Amino acid sequence: MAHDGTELTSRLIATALELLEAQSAEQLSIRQVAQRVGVSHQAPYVHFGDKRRFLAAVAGAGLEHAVTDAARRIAAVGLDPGARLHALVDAYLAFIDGQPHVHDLVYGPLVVMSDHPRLQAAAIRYWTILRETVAANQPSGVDEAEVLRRCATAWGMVYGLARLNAAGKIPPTVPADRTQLLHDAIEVMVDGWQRDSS
Amino acid sequence: MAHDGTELTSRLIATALELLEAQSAEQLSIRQVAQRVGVSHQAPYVHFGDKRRFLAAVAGAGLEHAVTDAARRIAAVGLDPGARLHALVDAYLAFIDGQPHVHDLVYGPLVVMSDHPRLQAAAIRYWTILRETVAANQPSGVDEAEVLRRCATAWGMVYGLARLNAAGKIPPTVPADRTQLLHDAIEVMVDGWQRDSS
DNA sequence: CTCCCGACTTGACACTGTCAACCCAGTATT
DNA sequence: AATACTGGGTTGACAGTGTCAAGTCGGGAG
Repeated sequence: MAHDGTELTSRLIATALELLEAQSAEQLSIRQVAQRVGVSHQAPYVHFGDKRRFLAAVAGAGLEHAVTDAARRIAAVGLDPGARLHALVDAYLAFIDGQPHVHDLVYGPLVVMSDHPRLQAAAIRYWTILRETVAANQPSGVDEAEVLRRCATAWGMVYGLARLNAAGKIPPTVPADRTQLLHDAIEVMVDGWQRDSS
Repeated sequence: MAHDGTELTSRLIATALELLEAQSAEQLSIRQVAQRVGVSHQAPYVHFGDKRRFLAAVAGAGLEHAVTDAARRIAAVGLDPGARLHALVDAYLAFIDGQPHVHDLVYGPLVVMSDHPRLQAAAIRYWTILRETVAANQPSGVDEAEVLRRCATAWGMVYGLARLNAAGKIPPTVPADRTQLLHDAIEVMVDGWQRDSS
């Protein structure tokens, strides 16, 4: 067979991400992606050794795309800190309901952050962007520790609300567009930040 | 065999909940709980027909326990609306890290809220408690729709932060106890509610 | 007494993750 | 130049999974 320039590992990962557009992470099987790539069912094990590590690598690649998209959106929106924060929220929402299965994989129990260096690196990169964006929305006199706490709170809120919504676990009695809901909540949170610098 | 007073269905559910104390929801298998109960591997199918529906029933039973515990905690704390809200948060935190696998099952992708009437009923009961508790913390002049929106926001924040924390996905650089973090965030949110009644 | 029906069992099928052994093209070593 | 080794890949097997199909059996209805 001629050398085709694509390493098997990246082809496996890319194929898995493709499949995750139509299937959930739980029903994705190693054998399926191996067959899709046209290789034996044991080939992935040579490179990843384990299903968990394979999924972690896939999650890493998926999160890389998401973080790149987020950075692009933030850069595109200009320099206003509030607008950048809202752009970050939009990016997260686009991630969670553009590729829900990838998001499930990254933040689900199947995978731990330290399972793969690529995943860990992407997570750190995402967190860095979040920290910078949140920090730019703080009044003067807020120390680093408080900024980190506010990052966690804001992220938790966005993550939680978006996920509950995507999973259909918010009762339909709750009115209004959920995207709007989240942006409003972020707005309130930013107002709170401006007022209180403890 | 003598009639022992416990229907098979409830024994299966109870056994599944037992197993979920030590295993994650993904690795729980129908055959395993059937064997544990001492019955053939097909017996559960007679009553539940499907793995998804069985898991939904288990999730329903688990959520029932959680909602009962939450109601008990709220009642135990007295009548102060703020204290009741914090008690509800504590109950949710106790649920999520006392029985993380059950929580994963209830709010994970394996199960949809409408999969089983028992699950649906428990979810509605939980939501009702949340709505009442949040409503008691509103200033006058807040309409029902806004209360529901605030419920969703608060619940999303608690859910998201607790889940990210339990899954080990919050960077260890973030300081302070996470329980404290959440109660502080709730406090800020309640303050915002008092100030703004739009 | 017979028929039926619902709870339960037995047996099979395709599919999964994973272990073990094998194969084979290069490359380094002697 | 011949040999050994190694890394990427294959084939085959095994236990365990969800689920379908057929059978068993006890007790109530006609």
